[in-house]
Amino acid sequence: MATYNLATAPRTVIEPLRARSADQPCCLCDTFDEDATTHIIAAGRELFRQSEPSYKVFRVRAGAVATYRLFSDGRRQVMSFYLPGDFVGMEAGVEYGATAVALTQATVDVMRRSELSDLASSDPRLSRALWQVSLRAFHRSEEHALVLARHGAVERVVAFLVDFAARTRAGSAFELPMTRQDLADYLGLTIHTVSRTLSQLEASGLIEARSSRVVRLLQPESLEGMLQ
Amino acid sequence: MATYNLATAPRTVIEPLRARSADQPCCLCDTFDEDATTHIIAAGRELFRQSEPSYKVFRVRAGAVATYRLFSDGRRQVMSFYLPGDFVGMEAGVEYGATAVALTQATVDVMRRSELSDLASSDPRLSRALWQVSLRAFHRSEEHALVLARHGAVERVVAFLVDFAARTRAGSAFELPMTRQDLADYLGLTIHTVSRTLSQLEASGLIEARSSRVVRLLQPESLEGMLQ
DNA sequence: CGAGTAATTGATACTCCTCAAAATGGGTGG
DNA sequence: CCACCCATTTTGAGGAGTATCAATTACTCG
Repeated sequence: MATYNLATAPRTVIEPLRARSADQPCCLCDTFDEDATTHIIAAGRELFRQSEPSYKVFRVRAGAVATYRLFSDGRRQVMSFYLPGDFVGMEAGVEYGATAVALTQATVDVMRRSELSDLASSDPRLSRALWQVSLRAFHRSEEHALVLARHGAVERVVAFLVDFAARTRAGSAFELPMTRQDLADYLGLTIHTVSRTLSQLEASGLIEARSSRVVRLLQPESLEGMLQ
Repeated sequence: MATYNLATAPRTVIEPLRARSADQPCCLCDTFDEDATTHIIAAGRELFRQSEPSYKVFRVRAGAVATYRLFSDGRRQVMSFYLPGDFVGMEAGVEYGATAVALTQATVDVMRRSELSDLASSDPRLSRALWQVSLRAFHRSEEHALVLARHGAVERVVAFLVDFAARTRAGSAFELPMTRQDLADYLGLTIHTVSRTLSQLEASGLIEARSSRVVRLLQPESLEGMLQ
């Protein structure tokens, strides 16, 4: 436990997990609801590190988590963002393939991988649910690859905004849990280009940025039209 | 069957599937060995198209297959290359997420998805094997995303060459089954940049290009050093 | 051997990264 | 409550690298 840098926060009131749970396989959600232990993790703390043995699996209940890998030249590639309802560390092999860090203070449910594995071996529905989570991770990764394959900073940023808006479902306006640097490392750009692109989108009247973390899509249909 | 453009080639002698089968879950291989029907597909023919219902799953026995998606502006993104021993179409939902095309004449084993699903429902080992195939697809997709995230044409091309050499295991020299255009669409570059980069790598003494399709890695350790 | 495709190579323009600096915002201490 | 500091974000100018346009060369197949 100590090796995972889980903040030993007091067990305050845990927010119920409403958002996005309908997306996930229900019997896996039930398993987490019953058997997982809940932790509160401070912003910036790591859930696990790349190449560590993957003993634990997580579900985000509140806040946001990101996974990333480091290159030898110091560059960082953010692989995925996780929002409430998402499972983290589920598609790892014997070792985690990336490092997971809390972008904001986050509430997560934790289970031992072996426990989940044991339950799945006697429950075909749970086994199937684990498969579906992997399939979902695959599709996310393919979409990410499609974003990274796009030429042009505007297309990449817009692709992210549209995807993120769809995930949060908080109307057209939403709050970004990540810094510009996180965004840049996710999109394969620099923070300068991300910042410039967002300013450019605002000047074009396509988005509104109330603050650097709060974005509103003013013309969602135009934005989506720029993509597929 | 007709809708899949499977070439109605005569059932000539089918090459045994030696290469890379050790990588794959054995009980899934056994299932294909027993229950699949074998087809020979001409180069350029499609196995399936994006958004079609995913009735069939494939295993490549000989030749090479690529999957791709099209953007509205006509650009094409190659999602993955498949070599002998690889399964194609396995991670699809109710519809295929991409179009699959034979890059060369290919020999493929075909099964109905429903048949595989039925067998898996009564065989936990097979069910687990399907999961492992999805996990493998996920890891492939993540590696692809990492390649696309790399700045610099040289890094992308080298990353592809190193990865492909590891997959073929044909010593340091191997034949590329895809065109420069396929490669460019996989790497998010133009054919001009890919061609220039390969010429540049050859001029640097890092690779040898006996023909445009045959590549030999002269300094594999240097090439790998350029990446991670 | 000839036609059509694929691949290579050159010149130019444009985009994004790099280096640099200013501005904004949040938090702490006086 | 205000002033200060630090981190984050924004903006600017210049340069490196790739896309684009164009043309030539190499290759494959009939």
